[in-house]
Amino acid sequence: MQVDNKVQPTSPIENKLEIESIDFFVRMMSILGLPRSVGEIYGVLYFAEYPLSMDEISSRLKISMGSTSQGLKTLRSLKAIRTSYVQGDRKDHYIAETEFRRLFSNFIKEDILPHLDSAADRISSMEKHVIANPDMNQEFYTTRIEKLKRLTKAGRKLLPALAGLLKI
Amino acid sequence: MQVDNKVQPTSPIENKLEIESIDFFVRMMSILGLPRSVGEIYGVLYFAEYPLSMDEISSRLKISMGSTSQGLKTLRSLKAIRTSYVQGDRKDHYIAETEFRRLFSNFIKEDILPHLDSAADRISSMEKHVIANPDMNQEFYTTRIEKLKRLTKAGRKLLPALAGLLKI
DNA sequence: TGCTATTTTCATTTTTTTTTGAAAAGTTTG
DNA sequence: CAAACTTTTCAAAAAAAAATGAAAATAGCA
Repeated sequence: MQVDNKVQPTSPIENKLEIESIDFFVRMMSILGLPRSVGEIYGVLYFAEYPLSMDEISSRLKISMGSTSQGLKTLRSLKAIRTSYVQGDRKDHYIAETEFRRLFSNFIKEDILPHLDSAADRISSMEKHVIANPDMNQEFYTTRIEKLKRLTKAGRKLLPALAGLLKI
Repeated sequence: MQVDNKVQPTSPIENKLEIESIDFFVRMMSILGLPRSVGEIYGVLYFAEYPLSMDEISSRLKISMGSTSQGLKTLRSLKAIRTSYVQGDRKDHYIAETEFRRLFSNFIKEDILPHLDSAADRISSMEKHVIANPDMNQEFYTTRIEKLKRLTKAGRKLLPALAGLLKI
């Protein structure tokens, strides 16, 4: 047996708020380089008073189930949302995680640190080239490489610490 | 009269280093959401032992003058490069600015803070909606809006401070 | 287990971003 | 100041990223 499945109607005022929320998070997520749909979904969930299912989200936003599924996957991997069991409905339902500290911390771990790791590899390869070739202007090149090392080292330390500084 | 205008030939080793530098900065800049060509140009300049002209850059990278001009413009606006006068050549010549601290500080000022400003506007508009409508679940909505305020406030404080923490 | 509801995947389409290239604008110097 | 050189601009093309939609996979229930 199926429970009432219609999209919950929101009042015009709540709807206006929702639109602003979506706009807000679309911008925020775009700073982080995340696609529009991810911001839209989080925006809807952030001001939802009860957990929403995938098709509620997709029909409120008028985006496809495919996009919605992808977007939810991204948000899940960032731990920006979580699922919540809703009695009598077999669909999954989602709630926004509103602790931004954790959200950022996960973003840094997932989307930034891996880049810094591959950067480190690149740098040691540069080093080998320079050391292996005494003809090169050693001072110039080693100084520049040193700077890159310090940059990535600082990034690796600073960025994870950043989330901790967010008193939110 | 024109001085020798040929592209300075780089040794195969220097070339290998240049390729790695380009790769490195293309990745770095892409974290910051900057286009490929911007990373490439900075990558070439970072390990250049003397100032390079626009067409040296464009021919080393095999990208169009248009792209090169655009990329240099972006890098200039971030103060990631500066021009340097070269005797007997009327072209502009560019040098990489290697103080990453300043580079970041400019990036934050230019590309991040403006977003936070528009975010602040959006938030006050949300607030007005909620206050003007006593029917809404005031506690729920004001709590969520409060969080957004704290988030943007923290961002505005923390991000500019971040560059200062970079001991590079 | 088999049936149905729900979610995910992924080839294709659409949209957005970036690059190109040529014309326009701007500079320098003889 | 005009001719040659250099840089910028911007419409069009190309490339990259994101969304769609339908088929496949998965999960829940009788």
